[in-house]
Amino acid sequence: MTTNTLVPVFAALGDETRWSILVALGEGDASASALAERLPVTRQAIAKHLAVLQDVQLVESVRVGRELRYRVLGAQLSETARSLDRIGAEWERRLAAIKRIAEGL
Amino acid sequence: MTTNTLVPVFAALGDETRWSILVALGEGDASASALAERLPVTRQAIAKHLAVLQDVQLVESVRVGRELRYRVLGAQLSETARSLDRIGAEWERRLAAIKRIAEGL
DNA sequence: GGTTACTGCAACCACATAGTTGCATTAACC
DNA sequence: GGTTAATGCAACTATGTGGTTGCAGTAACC
Repeated sequence: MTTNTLVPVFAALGDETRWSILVALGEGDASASALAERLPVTRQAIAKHLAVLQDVQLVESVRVGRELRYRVLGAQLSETARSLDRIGAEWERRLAAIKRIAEGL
Repeated sequence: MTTNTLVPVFAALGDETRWSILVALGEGDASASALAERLPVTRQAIAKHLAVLQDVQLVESVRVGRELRYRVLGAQLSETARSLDRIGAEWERRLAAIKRIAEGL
């Protein structure tokens, strides 16, 4: 994953309400209306958040009867985690090299 | 790491300019003024971004002469990546269970 | 087939924040 | 010790966005 596809994912994850939606979905698929019943925001606000989450493939939607259920996708998280880990490891390596030089070894 | 400390880190990572700062710092420590010379924003804008990054421990600052140099910290990224991976794995497990049930096994 | 429950769209508000300019301050360096 | 190059602080602007209300549309259910 390149960092241009990465940044929108982080932006999506950088909001408390969206996390509460993700956590709620983690306990089971739900529609925007159903989510609105247990979260302290309106259905429309939730619908917007779900659109953001769907744009970056953190959730997917499935029609069930007359409702549109959302499902959380762990795969995107895992991939993002891998990218982060790679970058972090690189920077840590560089930092370690600097420290070694600073200590005159 | 709990998700309340996690969200601000994602918010910090969800901005293109901050990423360009992080990437620039990845090539070597630099001051806000030095970064301003090679990025298309003012020093003050960069200073604000650095404050945000420092708040969530993605960078640290070191005084060198009269300048304040910033250094990127991979450790925070690695830790964040681990948290993400744990959560993603859980959700994937749940999804797999649902699929198994759906397939009637 | 009529009701009703759900989704979709649009306009609007308030606040956060990315960005700017301008000036004050401070402390290296010669 | 004076100059100068760095950081720090403050005010301001503009845009993005999280949130709301209200209404229109649509399709499932009885």
